[in-house]
Amino acid sequence: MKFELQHTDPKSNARAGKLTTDHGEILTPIFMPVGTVGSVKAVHFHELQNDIKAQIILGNTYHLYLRPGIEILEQVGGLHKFNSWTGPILTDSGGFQVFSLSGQRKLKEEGAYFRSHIDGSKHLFSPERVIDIERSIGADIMMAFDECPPGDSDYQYAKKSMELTHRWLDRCVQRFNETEPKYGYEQALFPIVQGCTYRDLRRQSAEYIASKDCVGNAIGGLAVGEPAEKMYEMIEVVNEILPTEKPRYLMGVGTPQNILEAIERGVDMFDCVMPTRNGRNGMLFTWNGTMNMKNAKWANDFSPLDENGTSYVDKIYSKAYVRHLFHANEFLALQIASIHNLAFYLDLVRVARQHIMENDFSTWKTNIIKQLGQRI
RNA sequence: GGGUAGUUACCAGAGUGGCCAAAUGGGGCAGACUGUAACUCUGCUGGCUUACGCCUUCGGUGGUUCGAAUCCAUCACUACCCA
Repeated sequence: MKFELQHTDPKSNARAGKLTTDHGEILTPIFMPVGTVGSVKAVHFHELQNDIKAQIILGNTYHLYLRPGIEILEQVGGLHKFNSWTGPILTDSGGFQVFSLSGQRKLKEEGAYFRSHIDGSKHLFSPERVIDIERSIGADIMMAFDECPPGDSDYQYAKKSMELTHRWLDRCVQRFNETEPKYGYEQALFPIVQGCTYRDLRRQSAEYIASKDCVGNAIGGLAVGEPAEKMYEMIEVVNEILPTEKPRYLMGVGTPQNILEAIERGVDMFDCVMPTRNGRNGMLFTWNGTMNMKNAKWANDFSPLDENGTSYVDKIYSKAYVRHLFHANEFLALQIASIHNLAFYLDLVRVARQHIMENDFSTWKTNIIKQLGQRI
């Protein structure tokens, strides 16, 4: 796997690049749709490839391990074979589940003891185990196992947590180096910067992560309750240290505005459930702001869903019809909203890349970000 | 014509003397959602009010009572059964 930095904006840290994997190229900055259990919810791969033009999708180690289970994935020859997605796949390690399922897990030095949210059964996620599972899933990019502490964690806890993440990283790297890909194509390991909202911890973590000399690096533990300004500040601190010649992945972020701000600060890769989850809950993202499709005001608005949208659903369906589908609780509503939102997110980073190449990213961003924050 | 059951908020439907502006669903109106335990969750849904509170409601009218959605009388309407 290799990353080629193609262009850097002269007035900011925004960059355009190309990440090459055995399953295809990824032009950065990029947004990666989330497919937790091996499926981008409510979206067919046909649409994901042809209409949304996704270049890489996510899977989740914790969820895939519980169901369908590693045995099935190994039998079939990995997640690509199982779900038929032919492009690159990145797997999150389950570190986020350490955070989101905090009521059902216990952290120890050896790893995280989980209770399955499906049947309550007990499982240990150690760094070694997670790497093994990610090998079995066959992700092109495997994330290191980390702890994602809440955004309001105090300094003591943040420090302890970061140090645990670092020790876990050592074990992930060791296991990664001792094992081989199972399906004949290359897999990369990305370590994750932690440190909460504390500048010195973030610096320390970024230095530690950079010292591992992995193919790419990730920034975790952001957009978990802290103010957006803090998040931007932490990105700046971290990106001063993470090597410029390697891709930087900001995990779990975020709103269109968040993404543009992060691109400006030198981030290359993003993922977030927002376009799919919020879409299923009736929220549509557009260049002019967000729309709640359940609102009464769309009842007799027969204009196209999004005049500026790039996906076919934007042109053939009206706002009134999509509102109707949401009210009627039709599956099609979830599909249309998910396709639209993902297409918008991909369009957002595509246009951002274009402006980076044209050297006017910051000017463009400043203008566009106000529009994006509106509510239609 | 006779009998029986019923009439409660937008709908369905509890409530059968004070704890009732009235349970619970549904519908409606809004909000939330950031490495997905999420087609989920939260709030509001008689009027005025930020709130306290006040006012007007339980088919109509009249009564009993300190007090009525709840008891009585009567009228209207609905459903089913018998002729």
